[in-house]
This record gives sequence, structure tokens and C-alpha cells, in this order.
Amino acid sequence: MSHFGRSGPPDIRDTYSLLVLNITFRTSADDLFPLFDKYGKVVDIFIPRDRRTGDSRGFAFVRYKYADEAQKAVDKLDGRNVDGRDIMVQFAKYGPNAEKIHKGRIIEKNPKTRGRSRSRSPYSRYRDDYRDRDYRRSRSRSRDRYGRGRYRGRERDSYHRSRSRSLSPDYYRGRGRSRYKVERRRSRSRSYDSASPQRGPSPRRSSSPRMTPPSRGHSPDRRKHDERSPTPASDSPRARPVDSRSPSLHNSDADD
DNA sequence: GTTGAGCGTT
Repeated sequence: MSHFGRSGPPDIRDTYSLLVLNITFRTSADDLFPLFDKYGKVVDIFIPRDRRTGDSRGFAFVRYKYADEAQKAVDKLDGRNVDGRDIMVQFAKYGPNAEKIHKGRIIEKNPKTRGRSRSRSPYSRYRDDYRDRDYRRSRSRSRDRYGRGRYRGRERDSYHRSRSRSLSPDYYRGRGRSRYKVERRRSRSRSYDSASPQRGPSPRRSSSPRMTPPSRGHSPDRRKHDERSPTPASDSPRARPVDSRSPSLHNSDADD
């Protein structure tokens, strides 16, 4: 009971991993467990989610203890309607470390870090994965939603959006962890409410959303006068900005 | 509140 979504994989010595695709973004491991456990001994279920938003990516990894059971689950649960959508169950092709996997079972060591995994620390690996995996794909969200024809020009408008990426206020929408343990099954029903959606991070001082004001008529060297600094924050010590909110970063579901 | 190709966890 030391690692439940906090440490790496428990044990994948002789376990077979199944990849479940096409699942809904609201489907959790708890919903897939009774489905996969009926066809075999499910060791563990893992659903990768985004680091920034925390939402499920739409696929899960079901780890079986035997291959015959996994194969049966693939044949039975493959195409099954879950949560209103048909899922696709298939054997995992790559392992957590990008190892070669055959029928969900690891048959080869790390092909990529073959001979160099000794110099690299286990922690450095995650750092590379983040910008090589998460930041690479644009999350199918803002793809067709916003007309892309607007950017048909050049990267000219690309550097304009150097603005700080808006971080979603709701990091974790109160959704349970994507990790499910058979032994850890609790009778308590998952409560989606009581998440205190304290949304409203809009500060009082609304800075100009437009970084390129049409003040083109003004010359940049005109500020030679006693013009006030563009940074009123440090201008008047009296008007102190009250942006130092309580940095309460308590994780409610950390010890749960 | 939205989305939908794919391969994973401190």
C-alpha cells in the first residue's frame, strides 16, 4: 500500500497489458474493471490522463494475469458498447518504457535505452516524455473547433500568441484517480459533487487583452515626458495589488 | 459543458 498512482507500475513480470481505445472521456477504471474482470483475472487498470487538465485521454490499459484471459477479453470486449460508445480492446504494442511487447507481454528489454539506460536516471526519463509526448500532440480539441483557415497565412500570427498559456482553473475535476486496484476496491460510491467549483480567477484589474493596441499613432520616444510608467503595480506603494491569494494547494484526493 | 488519433503511471 505504498504505491497507488504514486509510484510506477506494481509488477509486470508476467502480466499482459491490453489497450482499450475509443472509450469515453468520462469512463473510469471503475467502470472498466467489472467489464474486464468478468473475462479474466485483472491485475490492474490504468488510464493515462493529461498532466495539465487531468482529463482522460480516451484510452485505458487493462493488465491481465494470463494471456488466454486477455485474448478472450479482447475478443469479447472488443467492440463492446461502454458508456454509450463502442470501445476497442487490443493487445498493447508498447510497454510503459517503450519496450517491445508481444501479445501484451514484454518479450524484449528497452530497445531504445539499450546500453544507455545506465547513465540515465529513472527520473530523467519522465522529463523527456513530457515534452515528447504530451506537448507534441495538440489534443484533438482545438483542431476542428477553431477554423484553421484563418492561419493559412504564415507563422506571422504564430509568434503573436506568446501569451501565457491559460491554465485551466480546475486541474482535477474531482474525478477519482485513474488507477484501480483490485484489492483496493471500496464500497464507497464515487462522489462527483462537493468539488467546490470555486471558479472565478478573473482578477479585478483586467489587463488589456489586446497586446497590440492601435496606438500606432503615438511614437515610442514620446514618453520622454513625465508619463507614468506602464507598470502601475510598482508605481504607487499605496495601491498594493492583492494578488497574493492563499496558495492553498491541498490535494484532497492525495491521501484518499 | 466541448474533442476522438492513439500506446501507460512518482
